[in-house]
Amino acid sequence: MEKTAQQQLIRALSETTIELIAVIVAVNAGDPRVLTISNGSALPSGPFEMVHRSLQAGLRLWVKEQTHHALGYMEQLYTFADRERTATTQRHISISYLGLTREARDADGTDACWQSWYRFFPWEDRRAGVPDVMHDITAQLNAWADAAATEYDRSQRRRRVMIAFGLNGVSWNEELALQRYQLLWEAGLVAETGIPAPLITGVAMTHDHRRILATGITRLRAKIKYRPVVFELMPPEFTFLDLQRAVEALAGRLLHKQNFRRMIEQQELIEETGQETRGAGRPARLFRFRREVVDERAVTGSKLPLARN
Amino acid sequence: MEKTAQQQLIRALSETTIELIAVIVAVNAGDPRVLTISNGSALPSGPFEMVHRSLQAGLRLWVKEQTHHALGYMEQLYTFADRERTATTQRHISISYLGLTREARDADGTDACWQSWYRFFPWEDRRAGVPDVMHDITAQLNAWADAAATEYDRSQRRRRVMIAFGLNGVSWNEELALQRYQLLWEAGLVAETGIPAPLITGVAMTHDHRRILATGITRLRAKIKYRPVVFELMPPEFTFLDLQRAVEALAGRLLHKQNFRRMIEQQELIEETGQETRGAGRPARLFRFRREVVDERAVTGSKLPLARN
DNA sequence: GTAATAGTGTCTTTCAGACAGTATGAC
DNA sequence: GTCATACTGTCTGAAAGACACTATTAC
Repeated sequence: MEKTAQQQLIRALSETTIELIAVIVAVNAGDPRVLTISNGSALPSGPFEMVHRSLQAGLRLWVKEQTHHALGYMEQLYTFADRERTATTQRHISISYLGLTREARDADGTDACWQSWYRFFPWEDRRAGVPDVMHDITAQLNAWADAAATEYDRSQRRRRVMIAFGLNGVSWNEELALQRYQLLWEAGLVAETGIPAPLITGVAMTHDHRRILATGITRLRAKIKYRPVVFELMPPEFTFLDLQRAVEALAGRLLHKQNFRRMIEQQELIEETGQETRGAGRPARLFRFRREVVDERAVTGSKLPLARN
Repeated sequence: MEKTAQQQLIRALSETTIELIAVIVAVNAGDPRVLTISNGSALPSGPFEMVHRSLQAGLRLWVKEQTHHALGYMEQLYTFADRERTATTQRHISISYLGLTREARDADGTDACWQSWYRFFPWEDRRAGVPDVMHDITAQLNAWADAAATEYDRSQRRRRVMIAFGLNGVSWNEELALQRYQLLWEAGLVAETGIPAPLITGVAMTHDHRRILATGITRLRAKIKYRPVVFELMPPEFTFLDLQRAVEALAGRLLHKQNFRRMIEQQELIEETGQETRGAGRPARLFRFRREVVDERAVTGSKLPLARN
């Protein structure tokens, strides 16, 4: 009798659990990489517990335990609460964070490993031109749009597809990564662990981890444009081209060399070390990040037309 | 015996509670306003419960119950977890949202009311020039900076104050509202309910509600620059000047009239209704928001220098 | 020399910022 | 007419975008 009451109590009180999830990004050899566990099928994560001093501290502990990897820069991504995420009436709240580091060798004694993020989102890499997957994707998305019930819905779907994937003269916008994933999900075109799909579009992950990764990609692609966060991913010394390759890796697009240089130079964020690289071709000068300059004077984006006052 | 075990269980399992907090903004008569309860000392909030379909849905219910006010646009702001927020070992997780609406008359039968947000942050309104509070604030902040232990700390503090408050030739950046509040908090210059401070800088709120409001202000001030969210705050028909006044209210700064017009026009987000206002002076044309144009083709901010491919 | 990669000079177009002007109503 | 507010035309200078060219190494 008392036993059942206790069990009911447990159920009533433990229905909501809080989980911390990490999207840890590095750039290595021109590839943006994400730290995964379980053979590349999940992001590092774990419950938020009373021992944790804060959300960030808790996450750092979990990542360290699961991947033997210490973290630098972190920022909060998003908080998800989805009843549908589990089959029972249990509810999960997931608080996700985006972390930036430099890639260390895969940690021993764990199942952690770095994966190119384009493994999960092959359509997001346009550095070598429009990837082949896009043929299948557009065909299937068009079919999905045409299958809507009303004419209004059909045109709405076509419109969304057009904008998200840059079709019919709309230009590609790398920041729409999350929207693209969302669209493919709605159209039933992405398989996740336990959920099949007719078209194989990228490698699956557990639960909504791939969605969270897409959220991280979108955030990072937006952020590199107005805050000097790329440097968190660079070694202490690097050439101009190294830096460009890193940004290109994240954005999934090629950049204009001279204009990229000019952009970086006028921000005065880097300084020469005096050293040079050596190898095939002309040696390149090495630079280092001037971390001391990063006061919070954001390179505030498109501005309002202020009056002189 | 069983009783104690049960109590322990309750305590063990209920240590973490989840709270939803809303920053609801409207603009009225040139003032940005925030929806408050308890005589302007708190933001609408309530626990996240199993009946709630989602975080957003739960928040909408709480706001409706506490303020009799239905909401339109909403987005997630931030998730806070702070052990220090309560005196016990209990832990609160607060998930905050930013909502935009038009102001309705204060709801009857509740203690809800709209407050100008500059009531809580008087230093954030620069439309009529630099407000008087700034004299006291800079004096006190300088004193705080000088009181640091080491010369390094002193210079760091001075630097932060300079940038956040736009002193010594640094220009004012309205998006740093949260940083400014944070700085004043660190310096012990903002009083909150139960926490006194030597300098009265704006009206206090319970817990960290004022901090959450500052987060909302910062988010909104950044967002109006690259997404057409102002229109959520406008009546169905409005003049160009109405629109400008609304943006000015949010930004806390005056804008350049002609350039503002040009900016809005080239975005093609509004259309004439054919109607005009009447009153003193030349009648102004009325416009309406073309909601159908708001596909997610963000006016993406400062761009990367893309290659032609 | 050639191949390969690093780095510079400068032209053009676009657009933000600022100027000063004209238009249309109430009285 | 005056006063008050709404609206327009256009100059200027600073960047964004694009062009082609020169420099320094390994072999």
